[in-house]
Amino acid sequence: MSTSSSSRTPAAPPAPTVIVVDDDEALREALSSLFRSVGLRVELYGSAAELLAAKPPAVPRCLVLDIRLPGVSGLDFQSQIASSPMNMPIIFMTGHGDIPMTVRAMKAGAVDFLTKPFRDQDMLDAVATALENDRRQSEAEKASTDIRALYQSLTAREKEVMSLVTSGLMNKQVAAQINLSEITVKIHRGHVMRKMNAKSLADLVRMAETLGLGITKA
Amino acid sequence: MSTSSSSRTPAAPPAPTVIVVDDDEALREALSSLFRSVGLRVELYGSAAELLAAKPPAVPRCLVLDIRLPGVSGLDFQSQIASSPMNMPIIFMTGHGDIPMTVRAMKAGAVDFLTKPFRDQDMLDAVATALENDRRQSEAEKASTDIRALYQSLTAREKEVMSLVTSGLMNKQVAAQINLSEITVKIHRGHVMRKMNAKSLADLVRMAETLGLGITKA
DNA sequence: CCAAACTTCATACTTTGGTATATTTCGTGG
DNA sequence: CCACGAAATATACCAAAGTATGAAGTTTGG
Repeated sequence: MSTSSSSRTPAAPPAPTVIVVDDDEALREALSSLFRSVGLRVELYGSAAELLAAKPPAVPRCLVLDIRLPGVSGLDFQSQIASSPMNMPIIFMTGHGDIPMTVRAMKAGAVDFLTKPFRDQDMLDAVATALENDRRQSEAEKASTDIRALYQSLTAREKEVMSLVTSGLMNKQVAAQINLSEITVKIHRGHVMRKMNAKSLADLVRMAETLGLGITKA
Repeated sequence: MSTSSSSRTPAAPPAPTVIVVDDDEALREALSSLFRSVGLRVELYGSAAELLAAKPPAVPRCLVLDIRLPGVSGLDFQSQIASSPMNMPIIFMTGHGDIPMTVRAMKAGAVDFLTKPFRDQDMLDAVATALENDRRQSEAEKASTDIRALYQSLTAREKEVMSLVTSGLMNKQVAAQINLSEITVKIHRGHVMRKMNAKSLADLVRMAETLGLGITKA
């Protein structure tokens, strides 16, 4: 067993994980050995279905899979996973792939596309890049999600005022725009600042940017 | 004031251009015909050197080239062009390419990688995507460049004040931070607003974002 | 060396921004 | 029915931002 002596600390070490999906057990074991040799956690699956049944590991993580899988095609699996909470960077391996396949995979965001046999170092480099991408992506996503949650706690009026205020209008201009008195705008504005947990207008403007506010023209 | 009104058209027609580089004249002509048939401008070159000697056309434009070129490799040419003012989206064609080559090209940002023979529609789709990318990219770049120019017109003090103000500090806090009186900060701040042509603080904050201010390490 | 630009600060004043305290209206859900 | 939150508004007041005028020391390029 030899599980680590980690306790339930709030700031747990990230533990980067590589998920390998391949129907060739020998290759799975070889990759597992390779990844573990550089200190990475590894999960092995023989098919896409097995992976989907499991629960996704914590970030950072990435997927290493063969284009040719039992059941689903690797490319179909890629688009399938991209629009799921399992979404993570993918590195493809192939024994007999072709160029159109490669192009499609790369266009869909694959980190790399390695032809067997590949050099260990190439795989490790690809995995390092993938894990770093996943870390960044997940970080940005979390920040965005948090802000979006705060934003949803605003009332319709407050959202409206936030949009106009962060677009650079003065309180009196906002008031004129939506036919309110200036004092009412001030109150809504105050509520927005508190609810959004913004410490300054600059803060609020940045949040509005993240939310994509102001670009709501139709 | 001798010229009439027709000569001063601020919104000139974009005229999308496709630049084809291939040593096979027959293919060049075929592509030229294809692109012109859908209303695109076309420039033809037999080698990378010829293209580099010419002056880049106005946006939107894109490059269609064979991986195997006389002289330079298509991939080398790609990285060469990426770090030049000629930078534009690239679509590769290949008669006998391999997967590692494809991966390298796509990683370096190629829009597509077509194997000969390809369908006309595939090429046209790729070109349409490339032109749209170029338009967006060039638009974003121009906005960024303009703001950067304004920013460079600021004095050292003004840049400093802008950074602190857009990070959300009040004038008095900025003053304390850099050991000035509040009134002096107000003056610098006013100069910043005028020089940056910002109509509001929200405006200035967005410019600071574009400039990457606030992430000033070391 | 001198003019021009940069930097600093003060005083005085106006405009915005922000908060607090009330009051009124309206609609929803217990 | 009533409590409660949302919305709107007013009055009053204080804090912060912005502008104008004046002035003096420092840098810098021609």
